Amino acid sequence: MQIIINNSSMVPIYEQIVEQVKKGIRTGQLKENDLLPSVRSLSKDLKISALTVKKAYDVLESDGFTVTVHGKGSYVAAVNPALLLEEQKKEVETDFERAVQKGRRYGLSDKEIRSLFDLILED
Amino acid sequence: MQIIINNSSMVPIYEQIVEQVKKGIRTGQLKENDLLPSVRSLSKDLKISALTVKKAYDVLESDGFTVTVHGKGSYVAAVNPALLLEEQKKEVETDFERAVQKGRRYGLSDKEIRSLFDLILED
Amino acid sequence: MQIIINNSSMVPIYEQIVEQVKKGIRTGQLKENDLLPSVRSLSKDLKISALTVKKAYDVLESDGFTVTVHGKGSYVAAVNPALLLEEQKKEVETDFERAVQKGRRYGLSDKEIRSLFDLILED
Amino acid sequence: MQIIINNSSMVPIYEQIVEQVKKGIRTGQLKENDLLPSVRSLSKDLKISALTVKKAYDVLESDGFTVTVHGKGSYVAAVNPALLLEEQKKEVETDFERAVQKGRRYGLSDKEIRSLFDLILED
DNA sequence: GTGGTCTAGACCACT
DNA sequence: GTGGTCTAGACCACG
Repeated sequence: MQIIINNSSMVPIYEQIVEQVKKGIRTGQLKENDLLPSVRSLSKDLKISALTVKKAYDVLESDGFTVTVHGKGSYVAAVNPALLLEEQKKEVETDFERAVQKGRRYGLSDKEIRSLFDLILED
Repeated sequence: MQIIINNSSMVPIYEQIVEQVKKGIRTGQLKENDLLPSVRSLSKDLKISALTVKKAYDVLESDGFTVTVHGKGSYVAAVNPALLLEEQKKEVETDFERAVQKGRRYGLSDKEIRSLFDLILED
Repeated sequence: MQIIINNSSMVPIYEQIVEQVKKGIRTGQLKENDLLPSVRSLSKDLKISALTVKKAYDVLESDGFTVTVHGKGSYVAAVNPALLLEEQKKEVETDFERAVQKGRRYGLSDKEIRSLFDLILED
Repeated sequence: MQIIINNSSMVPIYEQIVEQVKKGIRTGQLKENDLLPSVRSLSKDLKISALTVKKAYDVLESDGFTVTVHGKGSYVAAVNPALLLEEQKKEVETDFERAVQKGRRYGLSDKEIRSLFDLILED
């Protein structure tokens, strides 16, 4: 599994890692009990600090996507598909919420906002 | 023109000010050569730091919406409201596009995506 | 509120901070909306790295005990007493679990383990 | 004497080995001058690293439970099993004491504390 | 080899 | 001033 970092992105590096690992799990590229690259090796590959990778792995673990074993590494956890789907939906919802709020702050009516959305969805 | 700040919003305060001034310009509440409230008075009204207001005014000026005259204040610059509206709509559209694409990457159907959007808009 | 660090303890410094802030919240020393010391000032007081304090504050926030506002600081969140009680009970339970497991590993019968516990509780 | 390792336990593997050997000595399964399995053979049996077994044997020796003879192996040292039992009970007792004290600091009644303990023991 | 913690300092965004 | 992220390197515990 290949992880690609965009240093000039506004998205923190550790979050980019988190997102890509999650995506790998979702898409089946990463399967239960797969071993993630070690903190050190990934940090070396990506030419970033080991702490940054560590933080990403910490987030993944606290989100329940991996299980870390001291002295061994981080393993992909048993994925709960329902949980995963809910998380995905919530993510998209949050993005919509922000866009809608921005539209409202710009003084657009709900009707106008909906028509913008329709335009996009029908593309 | 009344500016309202939401402290618990995820949107930075200075951006909330910028957006509301832009909205005022677009809706005609603020007209060319109108004088914005002084940094000091606005910061006092909103009970926020003067530096925060200053930052908002700096952004407005660098975006070409105002002209600041040293010792006098910030004046609304000449703008085309229709053009501004299109620009802002385009911005919201782009946000929707990103959200929709993310949803599709997650394997959600257009129907599901629309229902997520509906959920948000009806909030 | 005074925080005391034991550098030679096996307990990580950041966890010591977390535990003491939680305790402060439980005991009422820290109340809703109280502002915690800034990351920098506390790190200076305790003569430890700012990152260590930051990590403690991150844990507190992800556990729902504080709300952090960028550029302002970390505030004590509205405490859910039921949640807090459950957390406390779970903590004690975990300690019991470890002790019971150790006793079993030592070959003690449940009866013997219970008698050890009774001895302590009746003290 | 059979040693069983639980890989998913929170207790380090080397400590599990130490505890089980101690238990064997206390219960009489292992007697003075008995030869422990070699580091290599035990690591092979348990499918763990030889370094891990080595560490366990080091701990046992430094705790005075075994004597290692270079080129020969680790032998069980002279110990008083009754004394050992008391020592181990005292250890578990201390753990209980800490847990009970923590529960009381949290404002739990003795009845509540006992019910938490019962919950665990009956698991 | 692995992860877990910590340091001392940097740069950025927000107030 | 505040928090948010990141670095480069250290030491420890576990395997």
